[in-house]
Amino acid sequence: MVDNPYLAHLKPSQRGAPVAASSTNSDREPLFGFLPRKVKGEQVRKAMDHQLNPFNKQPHSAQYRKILETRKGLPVFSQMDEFLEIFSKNQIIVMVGETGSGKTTQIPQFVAYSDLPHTKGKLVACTQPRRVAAMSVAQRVADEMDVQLGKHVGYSIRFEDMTEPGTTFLKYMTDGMLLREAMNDTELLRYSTIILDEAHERTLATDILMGLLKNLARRRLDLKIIVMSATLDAVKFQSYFSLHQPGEEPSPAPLFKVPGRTFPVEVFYTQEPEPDYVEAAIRTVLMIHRAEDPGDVLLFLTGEEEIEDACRKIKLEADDLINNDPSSVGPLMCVPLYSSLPPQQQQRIFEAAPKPTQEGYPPGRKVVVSTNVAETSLTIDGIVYVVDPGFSKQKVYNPRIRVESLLVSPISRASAQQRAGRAGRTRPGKCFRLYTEKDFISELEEQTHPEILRSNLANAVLELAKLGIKDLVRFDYLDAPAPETLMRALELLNYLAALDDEGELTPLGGLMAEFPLDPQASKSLAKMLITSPEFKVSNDILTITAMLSVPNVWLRPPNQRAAADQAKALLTVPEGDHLTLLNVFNNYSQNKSDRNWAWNNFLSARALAQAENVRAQLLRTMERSEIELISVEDERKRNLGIQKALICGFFMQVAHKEGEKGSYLTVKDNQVVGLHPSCGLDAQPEWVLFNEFVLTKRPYIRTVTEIRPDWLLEFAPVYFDLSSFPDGETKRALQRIYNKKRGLPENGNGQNPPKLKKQKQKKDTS
DNA sequence: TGTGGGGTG
Repeated sequence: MVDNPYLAHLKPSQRGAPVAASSTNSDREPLFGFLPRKVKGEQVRKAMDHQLNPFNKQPHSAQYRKILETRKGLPVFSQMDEFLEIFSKNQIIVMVGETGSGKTTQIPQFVAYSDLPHTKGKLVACTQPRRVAAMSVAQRVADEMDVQLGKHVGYSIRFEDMTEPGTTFLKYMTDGMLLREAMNDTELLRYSTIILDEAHERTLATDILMGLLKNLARRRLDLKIIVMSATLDAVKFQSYFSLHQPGEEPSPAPLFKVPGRTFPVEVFYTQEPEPDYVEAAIRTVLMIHRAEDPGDVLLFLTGEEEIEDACRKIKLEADDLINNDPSSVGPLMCVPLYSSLPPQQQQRIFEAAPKPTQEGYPPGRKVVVSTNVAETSLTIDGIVYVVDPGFSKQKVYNPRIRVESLLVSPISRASAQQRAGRAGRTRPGKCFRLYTEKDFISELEEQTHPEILRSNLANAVLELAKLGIKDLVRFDYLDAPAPETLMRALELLNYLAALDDEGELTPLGGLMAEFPLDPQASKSLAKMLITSPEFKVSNDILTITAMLSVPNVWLRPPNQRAAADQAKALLTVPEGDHLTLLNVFNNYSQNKSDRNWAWNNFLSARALAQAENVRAQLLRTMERSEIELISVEDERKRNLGIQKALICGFFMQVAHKEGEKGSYLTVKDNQVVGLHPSCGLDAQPEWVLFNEFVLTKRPYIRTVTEIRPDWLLEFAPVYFDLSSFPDGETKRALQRIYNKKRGLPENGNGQNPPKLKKQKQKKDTS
C-alpha cells in the first residue's frame, strides 16, 4: 500500500483503514485503493460512475453522465479489462483499432486511470499527425472527463500551448512537437506513458519517434509506450518493437485489438476512368444532392485552390437547381476544409446542414470539400456520402537533383478504405469512387509509401544529430531511407557546416537545430547571427526568414489580377524578391492601425500574422542565444548587407544566366531553369540567388535576388573552390571573376592558386 | 509567364 504514491498524502491511519472506514474514504476519494499500473477495469468503472470527479474533486455534471453512457457503447470500452491487464504487464503495446473503435479518445483516459500520472508529477502524451486532430480530440476528452480544456487535459501544438504545468496530466500533441521536445530532453522524463496515435500514417515525425522510443525504452524501464494504428500493418509494428530477452528468441510486442464500429458502406465505381476528376467530382456531388436520401457529403480533393474552386462551382450549380425547382431540391451548404484555413472557418464543418427553404420542402445538405485532413484525424458527424476521386498531394523527393516537390498522385488502397469508412460513422452510407474497380485492384498501391522514403532528410538528420544519434545510417528505422537520400542529407549538412567532416554536430549545427525551419533557412539565420556584426542586418534577415517560412503572402483573385499585380508592383524592390518580402513585412508593421491594409494591398493578412508569429518565435531563440538585433539606417548599405548575408546561407542555390532567352543554369547541378513569373526583378541579372526550385509546367526558380559573383568567392570559398568545380560555362564565368579579382591590389600579389580556403579579412567591397 | 497535402522553440 505504502508504495502507492497516491496514498502518500493520506494519514497513516487512512492507508490501512478497515473496510468500514475505507468505504467512507472511497466516498470522498474515487481513486481510493488504486495502485498505479495495477488498476483493474472494475475499479475504473466504479471511479467513472463516482459522484465526484477524481481529478478535480468536483461533483460530476449531468453532461458527464450523458457522455459516459455513450462512451460505454464504444467497442474499446467493453475491452477495458483486457487493455488494463496488457498495460499492467507490458512496457510496449501495439494496438489496432479500426475506425469507430474509440481508441483515440478512450485509450489515453484508460492509461490515465491506470498510470495515475498526476500522482507522480508526470504526463501521458498522445501524439497526432495533425494539429486539428490534437485540438479537437483534446476538447472532446476534456468534455468526457468533465474538466476544463487546458487544465487536466490539454493540447500542445506549434504556437499554442494549451496546458497548465503541474495540472495537465493528459496531453494531446502533434508528433512534430514531441520530436522537438525530445531534442531538449532526450530522456523525455516528463512523460510516464507515450502513445503514438495514427502510426499507420507513417509521417516522418512518427517514424523517427518510433526509432527513438524503441531505444529509449531500453534505458527508461519506467516508460510505457503504446503504438496505435488503424490498419492491419500491426505485425510489422509488433516485430519492430519485439522484446529481446537474453538467451531467448525475440518475441513480438503484444497486440491489443479492438474491432471498429461502423455501419456498412456501399462502394460504387465508375465504368470508365474519368478524364477530369474535379469535374466528375462536382457532377457526382450534385447527382447525390438531386437523387439521394438526406445525409451530408464529404468530397476529397487535393489542395486549397482546387477546393475553393470546386466549392464555388458546386454552390453556383446547386443554386441553379434550387431556383429551377425549389420543391424537389433542398438548400446546399458547401464548406471547404484544409489545414491553412483559419481555425474559425475550420469549425464550420461542424455546423448543421441548412433547414428546408419552407415547410414540407426537401431538407438541406452539407457538403464538406476537404484535403486528406478529413481522411483520418477528424470525424464529422452526419457524413453519409463520400466522393473519392482517388488522388492526394504527396511529397516526392529526387535525391539526384535534391528537389522535393508535391505531386498529385493516386492514393493507396488503405487510404481509399479509410475514405470510404468516413461514410459509415453514424449510419449506413455510400462511397462513390471516381475510378474503376479494376484500377482499384490492380493500379493502386496497397499502402501509402512512408514519408521517410519520400523526403529530403536534411532536417531529420540534423534533428537526430541533435538528439545524440551519430550513426544515422544504422539507426533502427522501421523503413530505412535510401542510402543516397541519407548521403545527400549528410553532404548538405556538411556543406552548411552543421556537421563536421567526421559527421559530428558542430556548435553551429546545434544552433541550427534550434530553429524550427529547414536547414537552409535555419543556416542562413544561424550563420547570420554569427556574422551579424559584419553585415549589421540581423533584424532584417530575421524578418526575411520568417516571411520565407510562411505560405505565400500575395493574393491574386481571378477577377482582379491586374489590380493585384499593380499593388504588388508598388511594394516590389527591384534588386530582389527577398528585399521585397522585407519591404512588405515592414509596411505591414507600420500600418498595423489600418485593419484593411493587407486586404487593400492584395496581401494575405493571415500569412502576414503568421510571419509575425514565426518572427517572434525566432526572436526568442535569438535572445536565448544572447544575439544582438541590428539594422542599419542607410537603405543601400542595408540591402547590400542583406544580399551578402543571404549568400552565407543560400550559396548552394545560385544560378547563372545562360544565353539571351532568360534561362539560367543552376550552379553545380546545371539544371536549366527560368525565373518564376512571380519574380519581381526588373532585369535579368547575370547571377542570382534563389529560395526554391519548383517544378510546375517548366522548372522555375522562385523568390530570387540579384547577387555579385565575387561575393560567392568571398563568402563561400569552400563551395566555390574552382579546382573542384565541374567544368562548364558557370566555372568559366567564375574563373573570369576570379582572375579579375586576383588582379585587384587587396587580393595580394596574384600568385595564389585559385583556392580560397580562408579569408583573412572580409572587406566591404561596396 | 503562375504555387503549399501535413508538421516543427
